[in-house]
Amino acid sequence: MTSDLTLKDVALLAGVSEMTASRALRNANDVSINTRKKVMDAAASIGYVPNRIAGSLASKKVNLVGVVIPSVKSYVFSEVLDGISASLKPSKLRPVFGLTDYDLDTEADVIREMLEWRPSGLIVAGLEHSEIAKKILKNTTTPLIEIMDTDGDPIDSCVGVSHYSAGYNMALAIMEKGHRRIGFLGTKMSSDFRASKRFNGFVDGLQSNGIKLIDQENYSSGSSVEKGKNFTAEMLKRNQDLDCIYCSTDVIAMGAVMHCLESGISIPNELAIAGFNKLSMASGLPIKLATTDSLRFEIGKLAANMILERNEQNITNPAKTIELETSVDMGTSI
Amino acid sequence: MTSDLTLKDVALLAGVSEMTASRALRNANDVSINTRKKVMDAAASIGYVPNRIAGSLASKKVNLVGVVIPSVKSYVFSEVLDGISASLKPSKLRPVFGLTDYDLDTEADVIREMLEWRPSGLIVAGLEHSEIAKKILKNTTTPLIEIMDTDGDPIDSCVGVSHYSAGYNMALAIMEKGHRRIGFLGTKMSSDFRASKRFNGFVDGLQSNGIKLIDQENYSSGSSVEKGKNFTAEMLKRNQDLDCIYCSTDVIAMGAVMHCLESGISIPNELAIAGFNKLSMASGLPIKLATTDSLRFEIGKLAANMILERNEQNITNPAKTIELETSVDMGTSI
DNA sequence: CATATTTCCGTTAGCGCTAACGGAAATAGC
DNA sequence: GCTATTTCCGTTAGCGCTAACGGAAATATG
Repeated sequence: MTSDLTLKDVALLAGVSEMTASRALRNANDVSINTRKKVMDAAASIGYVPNRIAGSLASKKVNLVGVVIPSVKSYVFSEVLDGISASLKPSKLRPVFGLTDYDLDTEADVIREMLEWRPSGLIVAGLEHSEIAKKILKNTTTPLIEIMDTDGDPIDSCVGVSHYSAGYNMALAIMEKGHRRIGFLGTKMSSDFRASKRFNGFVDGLQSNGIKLIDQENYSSGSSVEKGKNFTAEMLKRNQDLDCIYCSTDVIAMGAVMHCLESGISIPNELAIAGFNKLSMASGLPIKLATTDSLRFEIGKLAANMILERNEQNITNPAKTIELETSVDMGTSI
Repeated sequence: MTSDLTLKDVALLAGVSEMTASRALRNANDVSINTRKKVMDAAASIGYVPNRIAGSLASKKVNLVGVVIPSVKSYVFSEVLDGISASLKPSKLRPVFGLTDYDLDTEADVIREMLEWRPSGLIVAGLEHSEIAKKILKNTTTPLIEIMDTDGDPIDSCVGVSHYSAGYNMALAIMEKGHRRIGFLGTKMSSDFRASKRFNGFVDGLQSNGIKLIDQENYSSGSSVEKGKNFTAEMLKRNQDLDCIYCSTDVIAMGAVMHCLESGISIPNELAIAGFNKLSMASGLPIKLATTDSLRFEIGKLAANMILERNEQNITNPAKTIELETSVDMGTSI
């Protein structure tokens, strides 16, 4: 433990009871100004650090909000965290992050561990969970917000966008620009449910105009600019007449753009490129990348606000789903 | 609270004492196989979730490691987190992240809040802290690891690289390649101590050859590719004979590269560019960026391991500083 | 067989804090 | 003046769990 000092030490030094010391330190009522100052000074003089474990147990209040996400390395989730962090900052609640590494079993473990701390709320990325995780989540009375995605059945509340629609609408936008020979480039989608939904929406969108994908590449492991570059080169080699590639993320799309820059392929005349997420990183590119803003910061903010609302109100408010509207940002790359 | 179920409920259902139930659930000794199974089944059947708040208070053990970093949006810290996460995964310890937004007062608050939870260890980015934070940190018996930077006086243990040396060595590398008219581009360094140290090292490195910076731009707020691009353009306009720009991060350097690509400036013949961090993102560029690997993942891993060591051993091991060696990655951009 | 040892489980006593109540002193009300 | 109210502080009793000890039953030892 950090320090052997307890409330008792502070109380003794200040010449008051533990209860009065506790009240003074928490800025609670029923303490005179003089007494409060005495206690504060005593605490400061010995460097007392309150023990929140004990405090939380006694008060049955834990000022933590669990946030369960696949990874922090992805530029996507870090902005969600930022939104959550921004919303919670003025409140007493603090976010605690847990990483699943895109693995549903790990996710179930992380969720269970989080709930063992009896947090004031839980924010979990995605709507897909293991059976065990679902059971735990259904069983808990902790306010739960599933985020990022609205294509599915939320257990409790939900804030996100429809990835299916995002894919569908991008297909429409691409076809409107006259592209017909279209390929798809992304990661293996078994573990990335949202990418998979975008893909399905995209295929259905093309289908609505009677168009089929010419080629498709789903490589394993994480996205990177370099992989996007290399796989674009390969796909173009396979299909010399391809006129558009839809990438499952902007990171990959940036790689596609890089390939074109290197190979002197003109965008979008010779090849159109579209991505997803609207990463700020892509804004430095020579062309403006066509993409869909995934509203990550906004989603984080809203989710955290829902937790705050639930904690302020004593009435148990009903589950609520917020589906944010996305729109295609045309850019200059399609 | 998540659930009203307590150990008592499990114990009653299993027909044993609370203590036996507690032991069974924790896989502790002194429980027969049959009894353990009875307890496990009872717990599972009612969906019991242990209360770690109570457990930690009673056992005086908290399996959390506090990690205090400026931001998760920066590609830098997310990889540190990843390293920490990877090291802790096989252990019982779990990381808890706190964000300071590059503000020392916020940092002090976050550190205090973390210590209130009596974590098994604390990892803090950087060696610069407010007086209040320093006092708190000196006072605590929690194992403390300051990370990223070794140019300064650690309070306890420390893992990082010398940013001064990194800057110094990059200056030498650049000069060796024959560049003489050199500019520096980075963020305002009042809040980014490590960038500031790199800058000082760089200037001193140049000085060792009698060379002075031609130009310097320190813009406010965060780094972005776009800003790197724009400020590079401006700097080149001001100094037509500039032959090299050292950027305080790869993100900015990528922007500089983008400007050259757009404007047809040949790298490194007309303009040499160097960055810092060795971000994987930059690996997709048409040229290989000269940079210094900041060993972020490694630092995270080592710091977490130091916490683990301290928790395993009963002997209080002494403070230890690990300075990792960096080397200039020449790439093809200088 | 008696005794030493091991295995297993329960009882007691907190961990450090706060909710809830109660009561004394100070102030207000008329 | 006395009562009603407010202000302030202390006492009691936990929160839900586990460390530590002790003791009965089962097993080993010779």
